Amino acid sequence: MTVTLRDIADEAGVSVMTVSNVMNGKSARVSAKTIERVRGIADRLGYVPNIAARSLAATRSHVIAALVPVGPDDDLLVSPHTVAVIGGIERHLRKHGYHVLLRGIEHEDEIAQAVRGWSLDGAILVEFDDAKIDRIRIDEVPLVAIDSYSANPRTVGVRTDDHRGGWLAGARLAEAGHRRLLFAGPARRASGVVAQRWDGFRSACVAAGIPAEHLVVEEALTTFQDGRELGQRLRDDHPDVTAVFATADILAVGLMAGIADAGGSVPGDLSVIGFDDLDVSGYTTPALTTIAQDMPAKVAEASRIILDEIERGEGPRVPVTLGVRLVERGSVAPPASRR
Amino acid sequence: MTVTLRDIADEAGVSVMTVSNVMNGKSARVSAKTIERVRGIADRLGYVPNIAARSLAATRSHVIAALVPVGPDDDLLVSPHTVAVIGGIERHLRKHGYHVLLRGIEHEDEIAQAVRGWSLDGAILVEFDDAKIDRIRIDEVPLVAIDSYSANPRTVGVRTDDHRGGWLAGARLAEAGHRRLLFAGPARRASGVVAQRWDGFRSACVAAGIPAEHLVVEEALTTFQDGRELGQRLRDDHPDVTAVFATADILAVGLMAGIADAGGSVPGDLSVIGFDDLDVSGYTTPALTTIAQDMPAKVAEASRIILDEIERGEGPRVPVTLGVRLVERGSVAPPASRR
DNA sequence: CCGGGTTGGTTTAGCGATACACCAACCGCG
DNA sequence: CGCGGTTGGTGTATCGCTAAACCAACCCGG
Repeated sequence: MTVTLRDIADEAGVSVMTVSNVMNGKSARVSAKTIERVRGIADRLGYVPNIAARSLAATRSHVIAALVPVGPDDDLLVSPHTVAVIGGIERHLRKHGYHVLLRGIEHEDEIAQAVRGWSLDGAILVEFDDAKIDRIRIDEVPLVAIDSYSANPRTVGVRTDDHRGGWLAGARLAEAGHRRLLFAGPARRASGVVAQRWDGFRSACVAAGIPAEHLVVEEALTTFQDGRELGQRLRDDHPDVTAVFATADILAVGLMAGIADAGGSVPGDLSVIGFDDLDVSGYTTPALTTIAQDMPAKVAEASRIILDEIERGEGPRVPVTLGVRLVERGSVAPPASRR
Repeated sequence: MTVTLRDIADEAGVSVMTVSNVMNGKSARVSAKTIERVRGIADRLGYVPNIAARSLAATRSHVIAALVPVGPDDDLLVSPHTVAVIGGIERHLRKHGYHVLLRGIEHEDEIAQAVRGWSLDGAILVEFDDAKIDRIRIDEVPLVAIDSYSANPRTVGVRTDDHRGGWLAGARLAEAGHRRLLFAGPARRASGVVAQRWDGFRSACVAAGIPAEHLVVEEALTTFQDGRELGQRLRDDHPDVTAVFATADILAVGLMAGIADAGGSVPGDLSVIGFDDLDVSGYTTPALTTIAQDMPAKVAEASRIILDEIERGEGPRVPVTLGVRLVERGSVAPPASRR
């Protein structure tokens, strides 16, 4: 049933190697006439190369893994942001003739297992904590880490300019006149991304003359629901705060809902600024003012880097940082006087 | 560098086959003592089986593809719903020792290519149009089609009870007193899912005594933005309509934003009911009343079916339909008198 | 003490492709 | 005419693993 190189070779009266050469475009070794004949037969028979056989025999597998951290139990790739990344990567790599293995990683050891078990040509690590990236000891293939600030020389980081993003958020809120600010996000220590956003945010606030002790932090927040709960208890827990920088739009969206639950209004009582510029962020009430990442560029860069390294050997392994911009919508306003 | 069965065999002083048997749990052929010794050596050496070699030699590859339709140019897996499906499937299959190949499909021929090129053990087709499913001619592996109503006997459909979902939506709006309704969604003819929702909706309306000519349809709508644009022109285009059933929450969310853009209010001027119950649907203003699908069950069923067919041979190939329920939130109210 | 069934392995033969080395013509040319 | 260099191939040895068949002990009942 399945058509192999040998079938084509027999029919064309040439050797298997010649067919292989034709199929791989090594035209130097084969005459134009032969190429044409072999191609024709292959098409007619409906030849499809066997990926497993090719990986086994060749030095390259044409398989690149997209690795995503997951919890041991039920987690998957929930965040809309993660998703867009995976989708974009799949498309880029497919266009270049590579296949994408999608794999949730519970423990870092599984990364090495995947690399070796599949003879991967490379792997893209999506949104792993820096600490995990730090621990990686894999030299045999290129590794691109999206949203990583790890200094591990075995990986190349591709990320947005989170520091500047944080700065823009802080500056925007300060400029609107806010003096008591809340920074809400995942744990800063685990994630370089969040640490950068915090640092940029803090710097902007300080530069605007806001004393450091006017900055409050709420950490370990990652979901819509976390944001909502924060919003509900915001007035009680932080009565002075007049503006919140949420380091992810899902958090910000949840937050706005929570504030509404508690009878507050945005931006009347509280200003909110997010980060990511998800699709949905333009559809809330009010629409969310946020820091936009250039997602398409991020996946394009990650794909380009890994393909370059695979096909042209060692690149310079220099991290890439992409621009951000403030998207002004309706969730930031000057502070009301609060009791 | 890479540890093979032969390395272990040499060190243990047994044949390669014995090691292979140990690794695959064929304990019938090997003594407990040998098993233990081989296991120990394998662990110590850090053995990782080579997937390509195994697929090539064995009759099974342990690879299952998640196939997603994409446009030729830039599309990827954007819909939050699609995403949740892929993520869930990855987890289920991984837990059972399978690997997931993620692949965008531009043309149906690529499905057969993927199946044969990878010697896939099976494939899950995510949200393909029924017409494409109809055209599939692949018998060698189990194919599960998520959200399909195709009668193609080569595939097993797993879907939500879209008809009942549509009915619930129609009944809810009718019960609230609406008489002029708009049905908004993707093209009904391409998608069995949408066709079912429409049919259920229409039946409920008719059963509630709403004349068929009071039902208006807007088709070919799929994105947040499509929804928004509809919302913006709703009053002008359909001045009589007091309630909308949007067949996807992203549409409904966009719609509410569009209505607000045009100065309308939900549910004061217009009631809106969605379908899917996305995360975000609880965070809009007002929160969206919608028909919830049981997504976890959907991916669990799809995974279970394909694994059953792979491991226990031909199952009965009977489609599975999962329940829906109405989630009452704040976007439906009785109609206001409109001029 | 012999025939037949376990138990615990081993041997042989690929799966379908590629890498690498080798080779037969032919060609131009001093 | 003999030699080196292209052009257009071919043969063979793997890659790492598994299916299937085979085999040597041992065990046990009659």
